[in-house]
Amino acid sequence: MARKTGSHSQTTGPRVRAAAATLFARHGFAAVSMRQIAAEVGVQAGALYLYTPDKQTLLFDLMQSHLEELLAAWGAEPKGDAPCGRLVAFVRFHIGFHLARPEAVFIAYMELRNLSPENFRAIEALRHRYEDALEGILRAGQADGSFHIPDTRLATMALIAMLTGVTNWYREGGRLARAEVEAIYCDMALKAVGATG
Amino acid sequence: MARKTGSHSQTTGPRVRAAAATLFARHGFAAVSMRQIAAEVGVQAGALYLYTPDKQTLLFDLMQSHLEELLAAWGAEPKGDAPCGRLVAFVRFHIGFHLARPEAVFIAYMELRNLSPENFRAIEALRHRYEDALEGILRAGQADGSFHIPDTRLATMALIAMLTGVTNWYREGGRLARAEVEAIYCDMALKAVGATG
DNA sequence: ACCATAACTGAACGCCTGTTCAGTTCAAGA
DNA sequence: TCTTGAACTGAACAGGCGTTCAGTTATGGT
Repeated sequence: MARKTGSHSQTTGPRVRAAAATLFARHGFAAVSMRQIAAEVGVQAGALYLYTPDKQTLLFDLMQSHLEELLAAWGAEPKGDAPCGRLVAFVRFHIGFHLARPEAVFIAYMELRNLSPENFRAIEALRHRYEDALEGILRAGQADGSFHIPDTRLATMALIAMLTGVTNWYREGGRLARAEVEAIYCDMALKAVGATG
Repeated sequence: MARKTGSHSQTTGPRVRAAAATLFARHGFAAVSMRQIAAEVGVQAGALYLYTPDKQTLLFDLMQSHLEELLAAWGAEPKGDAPCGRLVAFVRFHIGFHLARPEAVFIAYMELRNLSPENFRAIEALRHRYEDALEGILRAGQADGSFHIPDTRLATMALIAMLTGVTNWYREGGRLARAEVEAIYCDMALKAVGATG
């Protein structure tokens, strides 16, 4: 037997990525075998190699496309001029974007150590660009007096850690709706950077 | 051949745990083999089973003892009565304790999904007790008017995520000394909970 | 000096790993 | 209708996995 009826590269490729994302997020990259991914897709393990050169690249591609999507989405986000408004936009965007893709977020934060050195550098560079977006806002606010921050780099790291932490405990249908969470985190973020007004 | 000269259970046991901690933190639980741990200790793989019933328990014991140490250390920490002072004490304690044991922290936060269900519950319970310690401070401050927090549970999760994030970027001998980092985070934490004064 | 036993080895168990590849099947283009 | 090649199978590769255990050795107590 070979090739099932009605099969197409165009659907199998994405399904491989989706299955890998789900399994990597749930059990971790190292704990998931190519055969498990293949079974999830409904295919033999060998067929996966039509869609990825190897397991490592499969992981890298998931992380890279997640971070590129993140940067593109933030770039397309409408944001005002004033640092306060931009910070609020960032907080809402970050929480919304991350809560919408818990699997990708989990992988991007947990599987860094499973990347080869060169892949790691590429991912780190993308992540750094995102951090810089927030730091730019904080610096602008510091410069025009809207914020009062002892150290913009530390505040950047602190805020991102705080915001990303939401994905660790938020559950759809829980005590608070997403909009309430966003509002509360906006409040805390603004206070933390000593926003005036 | 068997039993090397000068070998003792009392030294080998801790060395197994130390080697496991280092390797788990660096490569992840699933990616580390018992043979690698044994090699690090300078022993054959079979000898590890004199010190742990299996690999899973080795992980669990590392996490459990880390969290119990954390709770005991916080219990022994001198802390004032006023919520502001207690929050400052918590921030300094948390950062100090975590920066002193980066491996254990990494494992405790990254390897939760590799625990068996019952082991997971036990670890979660310990972690919850620690979170409650912070939430108690925030609630006390909310009650006596020192803090202004929309939601104490969310603020708890936000602060812990923010503080623990330090371990992701802090490097000994970097731009800022540990005390400076602690001071800056105290400032941000107090602001974030709307501390008066 | 001797012995009991704690500490450890080395080989084996069955099973799983990522990856390759010759062979098979189906769908679409001519 | 025939042919071509994309899509996929199934078996194999060499090696690694966690764990067990009979056997060996050094040590502390007598």
